[in-house]
Amino acid sequence: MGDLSNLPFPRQSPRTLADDGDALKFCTTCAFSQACLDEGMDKAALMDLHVLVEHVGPLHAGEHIFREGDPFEAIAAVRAGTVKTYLVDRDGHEHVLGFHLPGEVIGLNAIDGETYPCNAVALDTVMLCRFSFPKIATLASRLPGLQRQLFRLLSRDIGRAALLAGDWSADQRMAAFLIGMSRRLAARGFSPDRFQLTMARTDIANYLRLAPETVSRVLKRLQDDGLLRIDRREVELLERKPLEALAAAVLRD
Amino acid sequence: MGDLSNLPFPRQSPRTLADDGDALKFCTTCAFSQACLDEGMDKAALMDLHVLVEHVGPLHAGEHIFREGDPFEAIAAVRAGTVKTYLVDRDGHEHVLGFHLPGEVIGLNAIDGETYPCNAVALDTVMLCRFSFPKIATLASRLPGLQRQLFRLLSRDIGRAALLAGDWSADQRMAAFLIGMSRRLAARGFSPDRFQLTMARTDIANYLRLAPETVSRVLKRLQDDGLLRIDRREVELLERKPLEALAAAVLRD
DNA sequence: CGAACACTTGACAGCCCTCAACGTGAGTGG
DNA sequence: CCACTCACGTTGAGGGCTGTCAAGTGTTCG
Repeated sequence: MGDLSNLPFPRQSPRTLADDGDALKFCTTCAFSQACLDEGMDKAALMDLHVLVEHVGPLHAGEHIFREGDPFEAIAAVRAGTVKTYLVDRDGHEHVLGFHLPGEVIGLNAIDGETYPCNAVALDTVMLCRFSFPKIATLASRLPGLQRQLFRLLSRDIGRAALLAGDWSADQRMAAFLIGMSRRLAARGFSPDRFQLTMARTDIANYLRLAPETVSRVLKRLQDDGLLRIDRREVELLERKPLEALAAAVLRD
Repeated sequence: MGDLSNLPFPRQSPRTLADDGDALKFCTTCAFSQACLDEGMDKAALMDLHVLVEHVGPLHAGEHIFREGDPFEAIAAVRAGTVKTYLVDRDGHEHVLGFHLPGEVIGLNAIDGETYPCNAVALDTVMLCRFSFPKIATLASRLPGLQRQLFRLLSRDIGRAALLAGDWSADQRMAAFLIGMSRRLAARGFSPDRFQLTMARTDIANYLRLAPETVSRVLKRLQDDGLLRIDRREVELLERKPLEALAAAVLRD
């Protein structure tokens, strides 16, 4: 199985794509440019960010973006595909920290430390925008909008990590996972009611702190109750209301 | 019961202490100055930070520093005492996000948003150093060391929130809590083996996602096994090794 | 076509929560 | 100084949710 552990985030590699040369169309799905535009960042500022980014990919399912202990040099925005971040404890059990969709940023939890504190792996075909952290931090000193955006991204992840930390039931956690995915996909222009899961049941289980068998049982129960339809990894949400109600306590809305 | 919900973080109040006028002795227990010195921040830079800080307190046990929904304006470093941050869900159950000791910073999870996403309350007599966030962010643009420190503090909290999110046993969680407190207190010059808990059993339970009865039972079992001695809120760690072993899986060391 | 893997389904047990009652210490007012 | 009150903490009994173990089914890929 090929991985990039010897070349995590290669500075230059055959996979680093050429710049597309259009600052205005620059990574419209990227977490940075969208927010920077919102912040009123001007065209020149976007150009500064533009010359900083390195497009990496495509990476294929199973390839690692970085591994725990790799020296930290860069954060990255997912441009396409899904990235799973996870830890393996001494007993060999995997703990999934999160699934990262296009527009979301990985590596933020590595800023405090010399090395990445977790692994990141592609679940399907992944494209990334890589930002050298020292460089983007320096740029952030000149661009208040960029600095503010970085602060917000970091702050958001603190809250996100706390959400699933509560002691919710298996049904609540599963509903929160599905509704959360649905909303994030919808925000990126995909159908909120019908989508493909890119991760295995075991990954969902390790993310929700459940046994894989429990994931199967909960999904079957939700299907038998007519709330959703699931076939392999294809999900259709049939009754949003009760699912939202289950998820509401977890997602706090 | 007096609280500051109408005046969360008062800009000027009778409780705001006068500046002590000594930049070199400025808040030696504070998370900022220590790290800033480490970063090689010079005396002039420290002075800039110095004029920005507002000393707030003392606050007494039960008084709130901010409440969920209060407009976000400032972060704060704990200078003395213990602060509990928590949420209350729709069923009235309290979820404790963390206990914050001197030198630790609260309010970082509010940066992404217009309001504080949680409550913060003093567990004993608390002194704070308050920093207007817009002002410290502006200053961070001029002081790379300060910007770096803010990034690190935010990043650290992401990792911290993920630690207790795992599906650990009650014993492991309790050991991790006690060892964690011990280490943090030791880093501040207190005894690592004998200390006072400033929070109620219920608070510990809501932090560890356990029932208060379970907290009692686990503590009693650990005491019966001779690993520690606990009398009311005074703890003495008798056998560190097995406690560290229990906590190791959670704390990842 | 066969093997490996992902997923499902069932039986059972264990951990921890819930409910209830009791004990204890601090603060208060007489 | 004492009785009272109340919040906090402890202890016990019982049950439910979910993990563990096991076996079976389906799918993908070499």
